[in-house]
Amino acid sequence: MRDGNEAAAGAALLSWYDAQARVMPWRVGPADRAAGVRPDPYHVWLSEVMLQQTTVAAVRDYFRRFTARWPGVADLAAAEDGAVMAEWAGLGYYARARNLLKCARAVAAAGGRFPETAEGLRALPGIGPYTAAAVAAIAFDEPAVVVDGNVERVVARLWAVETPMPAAKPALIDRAGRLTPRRRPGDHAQAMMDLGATICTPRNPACALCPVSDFCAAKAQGIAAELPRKTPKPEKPTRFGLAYVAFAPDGGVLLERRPDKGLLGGMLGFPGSDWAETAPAPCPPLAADWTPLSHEVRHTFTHFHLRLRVFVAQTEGEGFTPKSEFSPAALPTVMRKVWDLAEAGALPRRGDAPAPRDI
DNA sequence: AACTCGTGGAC
DNA sequence: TGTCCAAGAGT
Repeated sequence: MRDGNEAAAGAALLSWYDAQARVMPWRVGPADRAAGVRPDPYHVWLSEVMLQQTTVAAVRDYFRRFTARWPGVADLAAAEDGAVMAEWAGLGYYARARNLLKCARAVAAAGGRFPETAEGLRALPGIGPYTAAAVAAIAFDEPAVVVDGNVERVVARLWAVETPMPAAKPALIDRAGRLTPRRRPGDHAQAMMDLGATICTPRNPACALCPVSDFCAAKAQGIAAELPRKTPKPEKPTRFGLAYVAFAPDGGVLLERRPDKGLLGGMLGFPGSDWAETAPAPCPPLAADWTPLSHEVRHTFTHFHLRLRVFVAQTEGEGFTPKSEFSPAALPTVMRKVWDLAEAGALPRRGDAPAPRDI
């Protein structure tokens, strides 16, 4: 990209965007947009929070379920914590769900309308620089500079920024700002992100299909696929833990709500040991005849691998969750894997078929 | 300023 | 298989 070409590149990008038909349930279609229909700020905010570090494909059904169950921010604000956490189960990064509720309640308490500027939005729980800018641009037409991972990559290539991440961030924000138009900033932001998601991809970018390839310095130098450069990540350690699944005669299950802070905070799970890099000591939640299962649960989090030994027992006790109130879908994925294994292991089985990989 | 925090898909 | 990666925020 050369100085002075920003407007031309931006126009090419927008016309490409207008020709796309990427259907997402939170977007206002081209016809409605042309008729002056604005996106619902609640929908924009909800989708942007769900999309933090999460793919469009993963978000789509969650967004539909949330909006069907809680059509407006006031409905969400009035929801019970457990209901929201259960609806979020499986989507990951559960602090987002806790902050989503805090934010909804703050907005509802302030009259039910979202702040209409990036600065105002930024003060709400769970809304950082990216989300504040995205909501302000898409819902309120503010020419805010929207910078996510896609934009960083697109901009790093357009200007052939070779500084490794994250040191390059300030320079990339500066470039993204030069490219942000005063008209249709929301569409511009979405166009940049769509371009990054579909054409200017991390590996094998489809430069032949790119609407701004003529402006791209990295393409001209033949280094598009190498940018943005980043420093190598440290290897993930493996941690070990124990999980105990107790079944009551009536089908009840022993579950616990995890503390609000930390890993899987606020979510349901099975009692068990801490997860450490050394072998955990047995710590059954109650006295019973615990049977160890032959397979273990494997799961990988952002920064460590986990291997869980699972124990099952048929027993009785206090505090079991009744069968009618338990849904495996309300569990975070690692706990759902424990459940799947325990449920199969608690049944008599022929032979000993190996469990699927990573379970 | 690093570190923590999930998950599923693409290669 | 494992690694990388995604529309980041909070601490």
